[in-house]
Amino acid sequence: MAAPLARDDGRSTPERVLDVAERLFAERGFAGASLADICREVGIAKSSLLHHFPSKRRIYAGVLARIAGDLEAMLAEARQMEGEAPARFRHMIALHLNWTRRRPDYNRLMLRELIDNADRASPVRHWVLKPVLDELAGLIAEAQEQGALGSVDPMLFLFHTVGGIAYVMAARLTLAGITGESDIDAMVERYCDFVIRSIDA
Amino acid sequence: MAAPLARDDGRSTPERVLDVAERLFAERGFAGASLADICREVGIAKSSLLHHFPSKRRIYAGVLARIAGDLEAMLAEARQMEGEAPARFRHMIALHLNWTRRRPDYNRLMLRELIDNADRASPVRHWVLKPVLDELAGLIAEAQEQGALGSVDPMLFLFHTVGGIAYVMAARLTLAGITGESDIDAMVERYCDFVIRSIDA
DNA sequence: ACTTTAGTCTACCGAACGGTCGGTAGCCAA
DNA sequence: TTGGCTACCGACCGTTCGGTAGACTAAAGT
Repeated sequence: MAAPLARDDGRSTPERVLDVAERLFAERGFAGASLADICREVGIAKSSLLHHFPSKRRIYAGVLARIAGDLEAMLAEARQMEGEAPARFRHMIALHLNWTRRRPDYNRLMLRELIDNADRASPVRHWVLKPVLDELAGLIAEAQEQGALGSVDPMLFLFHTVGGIAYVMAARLTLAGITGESDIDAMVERYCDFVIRSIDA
Repeated sequence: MAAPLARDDGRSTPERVLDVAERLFAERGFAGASLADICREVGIAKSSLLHHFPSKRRIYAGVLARIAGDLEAMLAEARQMEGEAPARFRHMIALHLNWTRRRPDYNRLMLRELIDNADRASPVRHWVLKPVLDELAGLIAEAQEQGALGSVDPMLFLFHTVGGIAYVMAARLTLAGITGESDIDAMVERYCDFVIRSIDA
């Protein structure tokens, strides 16, 4: 059992740890998810867990790093776009919408990160997300010069839009419960259309 | 020491407990804030704390109840409005903006509540907030009949707007750090103007 | 055949967790 | 003055927390 340490399902133990940790951290937050919980679900002993990751914080960091990688991949895809600023921004938001749809745990985790680090400067937010945010804000500023998107600070507009998306996606089950909607996917689809359309205007 | 049990600062011990607990729960979440933390800041023994509140969950419930009361007061004020639906909705959002500005901890706590209860039905959200949400959604539907606010499900529009506000307000320090803005209040002011204006259109 | 190495285990650690217990000081009405 | 009540306390409870020590297993390298 040397390098890739394959398991029954083909995923290595560290990968399976990150899978479980990601879900539990998203559901309960950092303090609310314990190492014992993670071990139980992965099916290994606590010392085995700490053989792969030296501490709980490092597990959490591993989860965030994986999300950052995923985000980076999405951004790389987005960079290949062409066209005017408004259309490119709209495309970026569409990609982001699909990202949060595909990865609801990522969305929840990022929302938690924001709240937990609301007052101290978060390193992860700062160094991983900042280039993405600056790029998007630049796109907004460009679109605003062409008379679109109103006249707020681009970063405020960006946070308001992305925040609305994160909130709705996180609350989609609650939302469905309130409105009595049974087809959640259809509801989300309608919401995505609305967001894209509202950027058009 | 019979009824109101006044202390040096004029606030009763249970009130001071709720003050501290509110801040700590907002900052660190339910699992992240311990009874010992609360005791230390209030300046009483743990057994004294549990004399006033039978359990940690009850302290949390007390905090939520106080927020619900505050929200209810805001709503009562809002009900006295007159005029057309769009203007009344705009006024409601303006009140909400000021509420989150005045009570940043409330905003953070409600955001946490949303994430923590994203998959199970939250009693508090359901029974305290639902009438408010329905009322606001009704206002949006009325405004939409007059051709305003686009054509999404009112509840989706509401969540998107309120979510954007919650997100920006929670992230306002991070935002200021990213943009290099030093006058946070001015930035928030500009943001509020933008939100109100975007409802006008 | 022998050593190394990665992965896993059981057993254990001190600290912190939420919560209970028995008791005390001060007040107020009977 | 005494009995009941409220606010408060230190000591303590069992459990869980994140983390460590050391032994065992099996495969890979030589």
